[in-house]
Amino acid sequence: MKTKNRPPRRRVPAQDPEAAAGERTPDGPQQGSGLELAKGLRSRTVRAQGARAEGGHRRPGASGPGGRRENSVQRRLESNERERQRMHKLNNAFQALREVIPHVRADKKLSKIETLTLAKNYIKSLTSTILTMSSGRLPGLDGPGPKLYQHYQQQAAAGGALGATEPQPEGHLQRYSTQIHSFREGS
DNA sequence: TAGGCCATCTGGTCCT
DNA sequence: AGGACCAGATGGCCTA
Repeated sequence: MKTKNRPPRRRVPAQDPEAAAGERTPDGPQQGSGLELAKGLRSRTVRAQGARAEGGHRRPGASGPGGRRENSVQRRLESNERERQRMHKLNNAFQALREVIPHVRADKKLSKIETLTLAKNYIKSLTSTILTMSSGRLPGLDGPGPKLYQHYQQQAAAGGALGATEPQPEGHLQRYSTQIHSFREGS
């Protein structure tokens, strides 16, 4: 995996949505390309693209009275800003997650996919640790052990987070440990 | 230079 | 109706 330790980039937001859209193909993004089929698009995406194709090339506000056009441009700019804010919040959440996941070589920033994958396996390893520690309790005594174990069994039976096809609990810690090294040491 | 990662724009859909 | 959510497209930056 490549290293990523660059400062956050800030792209200049397009001032004119019309101009920004002008570089795109008039019919919208990659209609019916093989790439889309290969990716297995959701029905929602297929509907969206169909609508774009049927609707022709005109985008809302592209014609008509100037006031309406300006309105639509203004709404687009506001929408863009909201989307930016939403993505910033999402990135903040990613950063918060990075900060609570132990990983080697902390000078390198984890990518989003690395963060999610490590987080998933970290949770699994913690779960297995808790289960291991609680399994020493005598059955029938009060405490988290039996309930935790029952919960684990239910999850496994339902094919949940710790599904039946997953390794045994003690395997999660080993896998997590292996993974944090493989992520950071050149795989 | 290719490939990975990312930010941003965009328009359709969902939700309140 | 308006905002949130989502995913495709695009282009920039960086590293190997």
